Amino acid sequence: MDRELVFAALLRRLNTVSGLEDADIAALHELPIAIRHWEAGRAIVSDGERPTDSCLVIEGFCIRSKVIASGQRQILSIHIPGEIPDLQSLHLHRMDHDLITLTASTLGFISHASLRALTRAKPNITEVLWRDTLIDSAMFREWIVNVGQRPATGRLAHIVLELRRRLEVTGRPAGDNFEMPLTQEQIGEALGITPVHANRVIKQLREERIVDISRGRVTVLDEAKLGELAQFDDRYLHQNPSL
Amino acid sequence: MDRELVFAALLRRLNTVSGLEDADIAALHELPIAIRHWEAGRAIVSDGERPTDSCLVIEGFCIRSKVIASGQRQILSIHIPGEIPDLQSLHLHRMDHDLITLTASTLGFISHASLRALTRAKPNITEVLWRDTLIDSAMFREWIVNVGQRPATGRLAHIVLELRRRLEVTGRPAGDNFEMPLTQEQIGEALGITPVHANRVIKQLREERIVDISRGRVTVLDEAKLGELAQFDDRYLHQNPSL
DNA sequence: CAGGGTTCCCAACAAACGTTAAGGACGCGA
DNA sequence: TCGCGTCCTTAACGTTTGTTGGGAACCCTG
Repeated sequence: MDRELVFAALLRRLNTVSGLEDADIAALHELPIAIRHWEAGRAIVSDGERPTDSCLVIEGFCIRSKVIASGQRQILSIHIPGEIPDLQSLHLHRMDHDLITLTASTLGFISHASLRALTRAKPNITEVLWRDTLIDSAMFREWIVNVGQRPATGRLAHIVLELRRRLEVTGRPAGDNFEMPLTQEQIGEALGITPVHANRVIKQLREERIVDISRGRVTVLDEAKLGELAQFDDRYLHQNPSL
Repeated sequence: MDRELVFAALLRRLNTVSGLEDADIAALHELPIAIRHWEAGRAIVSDGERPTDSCLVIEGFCIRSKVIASGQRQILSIHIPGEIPDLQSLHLHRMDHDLITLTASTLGFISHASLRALTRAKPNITEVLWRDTLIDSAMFREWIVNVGQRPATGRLAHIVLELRRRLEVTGRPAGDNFEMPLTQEQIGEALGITPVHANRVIKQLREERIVDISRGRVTVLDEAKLGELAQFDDRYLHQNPSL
């Protein structure tokens, strides 16, 4: 894995979050990043742990989730290359949820020590990273709305469109057909429904020729109907730093 | 309203978030805060706006919420004195949700300009404020779990216990009887259910003598059963900065 | 204290979603 | 290629939640 490619992915993401000066980019470039490979379905950090690093997703998909006492799991977010899903652990020392790979992944670990040193030295970088965690927060807000207010079909449509929108910005082609490597059980955990009902909803959207979700891929069949179902408005993603 | 009291409330909250040095406290003390009174049920900032200040809740209750195209509203969080509900607008310039008073409130407005100057000068304060927004994020995660995984009775129980736990830390007595000034319609909007169903659930918990919620107040009747219903674990609130 | 608005309360019925159970498709390794 | 495990699929039935519509209690103001 070429270190420059890793750096480019990080930079593209952070530049999406906000503008950076040359000196800041140079400083980011000096960050030590330990690259490691992870199998699918393995915990990167678990609830209750005190991680010493935050991790950049270089390749693959990850999710964050919480398990409640009764054993049920809620998926909180889906993460794609270029994102730093557990940046929050820099200042929230004990994990309150799990971070897990969905597919085999390449991860870049950045120590909290080096991140802290960098943010102490470079206020611009602090603001960019802070802003990144605030966007994370905005996505959680929308996820609450999704689970709380939309019917199951709308929830699924919304998650599909959010993922596509975010994939687009990373420079990956995400047209009518793209990767969403969740099993139906995991889709249920993301939407707050049972796997049986997830299957019903997927089946319905397939039969109505709105969207086809199978074998970890999404095929959009009817853009207009999908948009209507999802009521998707990407403002909450704050993808344009200048506004 | 005594300026020192306002400052004390802010400090208690931030000290709960993390430790501060004397120089930092002195710098915070210099922050200009414009105190204003707000009626109940009025927007402080609305979705789409670009606020120039963040606001400290001094007295009263506020909520954050989002309205979707179909007109339904989802309440995202409840805020109590000492908190800064829209700190995120410091770096997320356009609001993606509403901030509204629940009761008549006293608010302290702090300009983004002065906050930015302060965070540029004092890395400790930056970290404390950043951490505050990260706790906000952690609470959203738990809210997702609440709405996504728990049955309606459990959701209500959880919100009640969360609010009580947070009130306790502000130094307010919040024993078996405390204020929760939400109408049943608003409780429904917080839990992702209809007002009719909210009424059913409240009635059920009252009849089972677990908790009585009426006229904006909560009376805990059976601590043990309430705790079992809510499965409340306050770790996600990150109330102890040292861990 | 009269009136009007808001909030609360409830019943009957409809729709969405959960539970249980079971069979089939698919992919992977022996 | 067979066997095994995971994932998908479906049906029947039960429970939770939504909808509609209405009436009672409460509160504020005139």
